[in-house]
Amino acid sequence: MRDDRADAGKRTTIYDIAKLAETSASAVSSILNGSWRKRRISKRLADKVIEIADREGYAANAQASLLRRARSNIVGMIVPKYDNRYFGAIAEQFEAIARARGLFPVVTCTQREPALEVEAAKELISFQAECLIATGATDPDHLTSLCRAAGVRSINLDLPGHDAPSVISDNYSGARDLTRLLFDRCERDLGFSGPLHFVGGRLSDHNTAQRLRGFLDIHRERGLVVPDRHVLVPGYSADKAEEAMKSVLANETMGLFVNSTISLEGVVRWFQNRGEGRSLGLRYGCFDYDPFAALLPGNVGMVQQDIASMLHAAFDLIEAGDRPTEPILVPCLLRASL
Amino acid sequence: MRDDRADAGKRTTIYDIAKLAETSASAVSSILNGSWRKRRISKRLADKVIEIADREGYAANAQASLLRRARSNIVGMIVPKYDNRYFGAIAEQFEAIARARGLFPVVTCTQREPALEVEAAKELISFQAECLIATGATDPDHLTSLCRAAGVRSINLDLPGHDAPSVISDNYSGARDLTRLLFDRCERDLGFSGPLHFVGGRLSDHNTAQRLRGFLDIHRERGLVVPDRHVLVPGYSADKAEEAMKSVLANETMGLFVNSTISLEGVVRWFQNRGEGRSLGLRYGCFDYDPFAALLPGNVGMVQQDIASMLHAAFDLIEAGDRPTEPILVPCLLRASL
DNA sequence: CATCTTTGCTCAATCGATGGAGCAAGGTTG
DNA sequence: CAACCTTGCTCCATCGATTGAGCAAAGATG
Repeated sequence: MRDDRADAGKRTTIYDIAKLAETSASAVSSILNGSWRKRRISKRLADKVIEIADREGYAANAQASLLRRARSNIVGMIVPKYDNRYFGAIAEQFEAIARARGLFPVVTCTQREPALEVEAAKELISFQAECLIATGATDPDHLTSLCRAAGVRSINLDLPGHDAPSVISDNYSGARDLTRLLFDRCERDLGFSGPLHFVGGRLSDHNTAQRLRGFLDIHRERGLVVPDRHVLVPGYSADKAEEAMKSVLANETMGLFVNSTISLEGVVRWFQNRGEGRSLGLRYGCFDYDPFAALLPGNVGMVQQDIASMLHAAFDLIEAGDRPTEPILVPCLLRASL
Repeated sequence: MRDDRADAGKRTTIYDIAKLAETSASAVSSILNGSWRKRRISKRLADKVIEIADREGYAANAQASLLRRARSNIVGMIVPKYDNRYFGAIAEQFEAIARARGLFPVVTCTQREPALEVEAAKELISFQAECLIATGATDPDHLTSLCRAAGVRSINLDLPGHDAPSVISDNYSGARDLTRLLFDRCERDLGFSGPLHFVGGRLSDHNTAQRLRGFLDIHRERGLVVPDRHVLVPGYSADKAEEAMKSVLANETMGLFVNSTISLEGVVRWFQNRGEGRSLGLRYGCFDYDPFAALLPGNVGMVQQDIASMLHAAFDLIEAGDRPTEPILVPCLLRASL
């Protein structure tokens, strides 16, 4: 007879179980959601109902339950991509932390498309998310305003917004550290100490701007001027980075500050195609971590963002309520190669 | 006054909008869900209601809507990890394809923990998912039986189950291709043609078994016997692979068939720590693709699974209805290095 | 002008779970 | 044994959107 249900496409409800257990739907409901002690239901009835529910493969209808309840415990997250170690790790840890805090995580990926971002945010609001964490959004303030209109809390992760609390990496300090390391290794390995190159990202992007500022400040401290042609910021994509690198002199000895592993894919393709042997006249570092990229020849080190700390800070903000705060800065870890 | 709502934590409903537009809730509902033409609502009223809904930042309550509707259009996916290019790409493309087919994707990540897998499956069933696609699950048949009890369709991706339709990579052929390439490159670059090593995965895992079978068959075709100590299958994790490699002779010339990029991380750590200079007395290939790993020295090639085809096959299965079928085999692409 | 059709809307039941209010039976107290 | 408490339930309104049924007014038809 369970087959009949399946055929009819109907799922077992508390009413079905109530009938089978010869009791009321409200007793079943309270037994199955754990509130039966408060409601003075006997253990005998509880055991019976649980046994029947198990046997029937009962699964509560979350829609009905959430409709009635005050809180949904749903927290939404918007990420641009998954197929990248950084965002993959963010999504994964977001889910783990949310579950550990008794919340229900829903992550969605928006391909850096503004229209998809907006659509995804609306969907999450429709699903009664209590909070939306956005990372890598193209227009965070738009998402914030959508959330605000619906009374949904919102938080920006690793990108600063004006209207919602933000948690961001300390891009400036991380960039200074990486730039210093690059100078060090170019000197040590190549005897080179001229101005470095900066590749990837776009200037309108806050993170890129801060990283470039750190990069330039270290040059200034060393009395070096960075020529304009050393700053290549055509966007993040691998293809654009590869294309941009073609403007660089073919066999120049140099040091590259690569802004994100996505751009690094393009850069690595470019120098592999230069057909150099093992004698790489080139050192590079990258703001972003990938375990395989870290082992590539010529890589002097990578800046790893502290994802766990950023997420915990974000969840703390959720719990604290959202009085507007200054962006929270989280330090990065520089992982230098040998 | 919208602030009052927000303060009260109440979201705008069709009843609020009906009051503002001086019409009924059912008119508002049909206007906002697009069925107003069928219900002969005038364009004048529709425009007015849409304008008000926009102004009030209305977002339909998906819970209420789904509770009433017959179909949810939700498709769920369970992946073990996101922080890995393979599963990241699966999750990302799953979302894209689902949206393109007018479905609502919900992905969740279960850390290869059986208990979390079961919990996640129950949650997705509660959310009225119409279908669940599981990949990398530790116990796919258990998930299938949960789904069956709830009348939810289920499909196994890249792992074969007994009770639900499966779509899997052609692991055997892919493994044969990769083994052949390894022999070729070991001969060409190292003058080595002895039996290769197989590293990573576990024998109880279907994919590992198929890949090992392909690996062994190519050896057999060449009249080579693979010593037992050449088959290292301690699980997938990087740490276990690294540990297992320590049993291998320190400076042996060899060729490694690495089963997944996760294991490859351990293998690469191992041989980097051997402190070899550029003169790598070692060639390896990997069943799984990662763009940075593909560029590491010593890597002769990677087998890339055809994620898009696998997902399309899975969605076609969903639409076809789930008469039990033979597992669908999807060929892999061998990406050889130079 | 009586009848029928079309237009444009409203009413009310419904989806499944929840929880406050209330009720009957049995036990306790003075 | 009357008044009260405790135990163990049930009843029913409710959450917000959907949709079949139905109704009034305007227009068309003979």
